[in-house]
Parts: sequence; structure tokens; C-alpha cells
Amino acid sequence: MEADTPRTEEYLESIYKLQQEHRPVTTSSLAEHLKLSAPSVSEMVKKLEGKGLLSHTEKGVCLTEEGKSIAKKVIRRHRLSERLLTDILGFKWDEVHEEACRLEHAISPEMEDRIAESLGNPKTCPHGHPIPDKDGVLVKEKVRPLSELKASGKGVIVNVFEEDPNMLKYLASLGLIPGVCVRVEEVAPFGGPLIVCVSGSRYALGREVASKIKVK
Amino acid sequence: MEADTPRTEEYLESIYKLQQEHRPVTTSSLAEHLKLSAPSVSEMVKKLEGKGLLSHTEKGVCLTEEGKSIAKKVIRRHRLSERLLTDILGFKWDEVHEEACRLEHAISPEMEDRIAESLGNPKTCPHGHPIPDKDGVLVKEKVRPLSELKASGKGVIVNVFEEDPNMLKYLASLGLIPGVCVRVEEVAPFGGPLIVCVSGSRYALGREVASKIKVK
DNA sequence: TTCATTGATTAGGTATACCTAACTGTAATA
DNA sequence: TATTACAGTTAGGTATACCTAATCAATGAA
Ligand SMILES: [Mn+2]
Ligand SMILES: [Mn+2]
Ligand SMILES: [Mn+2]
Ligand SMILES: [Mn+2]
Repeated sequence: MEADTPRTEEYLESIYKLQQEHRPVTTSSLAEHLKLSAPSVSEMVKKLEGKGLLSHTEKGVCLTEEGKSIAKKVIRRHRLSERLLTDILGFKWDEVHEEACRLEHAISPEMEDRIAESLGNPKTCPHGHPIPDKDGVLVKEKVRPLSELKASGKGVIVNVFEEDPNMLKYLASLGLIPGVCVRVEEVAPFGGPLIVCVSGSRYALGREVASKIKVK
Repeated sequence: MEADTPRTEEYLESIYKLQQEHRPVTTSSLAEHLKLSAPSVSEMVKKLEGKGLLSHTEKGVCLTEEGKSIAKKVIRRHRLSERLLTDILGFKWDEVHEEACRLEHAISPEMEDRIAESLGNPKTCPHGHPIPDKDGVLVKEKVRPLSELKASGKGVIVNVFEEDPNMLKYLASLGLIPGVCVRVEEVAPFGGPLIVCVSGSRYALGREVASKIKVK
């Protein structure tokens, strides 16, 4: 069994994430997510299929058990890196994604263990996403998008499906971070914004944005 | 100016280190240090020369100012990584070299700053080697090898030029780490061992080993 | 002086991972 | 039905960084 290269890890990670977000896992969606050309992805997908890490049918790409297992390891390292960056090195949650995306390929199993231990085995990354445990067990909370709440509905933010630093900075400035309670005051019709109440303040939130904030 | 690849960084780092240790910086010594074939190094050296990072004469390879500057940045990231690993994540000094050798290529300038800050701007790595500052200033202490001390000579260990984990573990088990005071009790003739006294205990040390321990 | 050793390079090749341009097949549209 | 749009692949090519085998050049020993 040949060692996985950083690129293999990156593909598997992307595929796993797209699938988790219930987005189509096609070569084109992958190409968009990875910011690569379609033929590059097409070629790589074929190689990964040859290595038994995924299967590729008309319906799209699907990780095998081995592919899933590797993906979860990468995601564990990614999310632990993010926690290291925020909790120990003092980064903001909007500054860690890119950094972690490089670190995740440079961390040994020993370092992974030490980070987890030093941080007290955190259960989630700074964005609220679960950190798979050593055995690849990933506890997914049942959540729904904030955008689905009705007027006067309430919920606690569990996680935020967003990687764009500017958006994350904006959300943090409104106090929209995991663990915070949000109440929907009003829902404008025709796909209009939501008026939400967060720790005493009122804000108008676009549907698009609200759909990325998952609450329970 | 194209970005440096991890491999470019690795070559420059090796060249800088060999030169610091006053070892010949030839393609063959480089090949040995980097564990690559001579032709591979020969080729890469030519490329790096073309990029203006080094010059290659009969006397060997010599970094240009730009090459030196990059090398010192890599070494700064390497040594800061080592400190992060030992001081924050609880690694032993014999476990950090390889890990840091990967991390050093995955750390952004921002992360470099945060590590330095979080650690209180350490002056040396766990092996006692100076950490270049942001501007590439590297303070080298005047030291000499323990093997050069005469009988009843004394010195404080400044650093240890050794990367082999087993050797480092051995040295740590004898208490031979930076900051510790060593007295040479006896020097066996004909290149024989030194009998040294460290924190109350006596040990026989081979010349080879003793030459890697630098004292002041 | 000639030969063998050593160091370095040239020649030729591989693997990985990316690209653009061109082509193909399917499915919705006019 | 013919057309267009889109997704996906094939074809052909590049850059990086490695390898082995063969060659070349200088040096010291026979
Ligand atoms: Mn990643
Ligand atoms: Mn995250
Ligand atoms: Mn290195
Ligand atoms: Mn060190």
C-alpha cells in the first residue's frame, strides 16, 4: 500500500465534505471545490478509483470504506489543527482554514495525538464541526439551517458551513458563532432576509447566509 | 519571483547547515545529507543557481544573499516548530527533528509570528541552536567541542550537533543537554574516550560523540 | 606514466499532478 | 426533429523532482 500524497488526501477530503453537505459529488463540482480544471480532476479520479479509494458511476463519485477512512483521518487532522491555531496560538476562526489545509498534510499520527491531548480532546473545530475520533467515529448532531426556522423560532448555533474568511469575520462580528442562541423575529417573504435576535441585538440576515448556519 | 517549493527550501536549509558546521558543501556531501542520488542533486543545484539562490564553483556550493535569506527563514520555522513541539505539545527533544522538517514547509509567516509570540520569543531550539530573528539576524555563540577540553576542564553545554533520535535519547539519559555544566575528569590517550562528570555522575564518552557537544 | 578510485555530470527515463484544446454523449430547448 | 448546452473525457503537453547507467575529469598510487 503506497503512501497517500498530500493531493490524494486533498481530493478525498473534498469528496467527503461535499457528500456531507449533500452536494453533488461530480467531477465538475469537485473541480470547482478544488479550484482545478475538469480534466485534471477527471484524471485524478480515475487514478484514485484504480487505487480502490473511490468508485465512479454515472451518479457521481463515491468513497470506498478505505477512501472514507483516509478522508476522516485528514479531516481529524484539519480540525485539530484549527483548534491548535485558535486555542493555543490565538488565531481568529476566520484565519485558520487555509493554514490548517496545509498543516493537515504535515502532521504525524504522534503529533495528532499530542494536539488532541494538549487540547483536552476537543469534540469540534472552531466552526462547530465534529472532530472524528482516532477510530474514525464521527458524531453528527441533528441540525437544520437557520433559514428554515419560522418567525419567533429559536435555536442554538451548532456549526457554520462556511470557509470564506470575510464571511466568517462578518458572522463573528454579529456574534453568530457556535453555542450562541438565536431567535428569528421575522421572516421576510419571497426569499427575503430574516430578522434575527442574537444576545440582545437585531440583525437582518440574507437567506443564503442563514442557510449556512446550522442550529438545533 | 516564483514561490519556493518545499524541495527548494530543503536544499537551501541543508546547504546552510553544512556550511555552518564547516563541512564541505559539495554535491556529494549534499546528496548524502539529503539522502538523494548525486545526479539529482547536481541537477537541482544547477536549477537553484539559475534562480540566483547559490553559486557553484570548483570549491563547492555557496549560497547567495537571497539563498541565505531564504535558508534562514526555513531554519527559523524549523526551530520554532521544534520549540512548539517540545514546549507546548510535550514532545521529547529526540522526537522533533523529522516532524519539524515537515512543518517548516507548511507554516505561514503569520503562524511563525504567533508561535514565536506564544513561546515568548525563544532564542534557541531544544538542541540549543539559535533561532534567527524575523530579519534573519542569527546570534552565534562562540563555542568549542567538548572533545577539545583538557582533563579537569569545565564547560556549559550550549548546543548539540546531532539529529539522530537514538543518540539524542542517549545524551538526554546522561543529562547532557543545553545549559548543563560538564567537567572532563580524564582524557584517554590515542583518541580514546573522555570521562566526564555531569550533575554528580561519571560517564565515559566517545570522542566522536563528544565532538558534537559544543560547550562554552 | 598509466591505472584505478572518486566526484561530478550527461543522457535517458519515470512518477506525479497539473494545464488547454478538442471531442463525445446526453438532455433540455426551439 | 434538429440544436444547443453542458458534463465529462481524450489527446497532447508542461513542470517538478526524482532515478540508474554511462561518461568525464582530476588525483594519487603503482
Ligand atoms: Mn485540505
Ligand atoms: Mn473548521
Ligand atoms: Mn528540513
Ligand atoms: Mn533543533
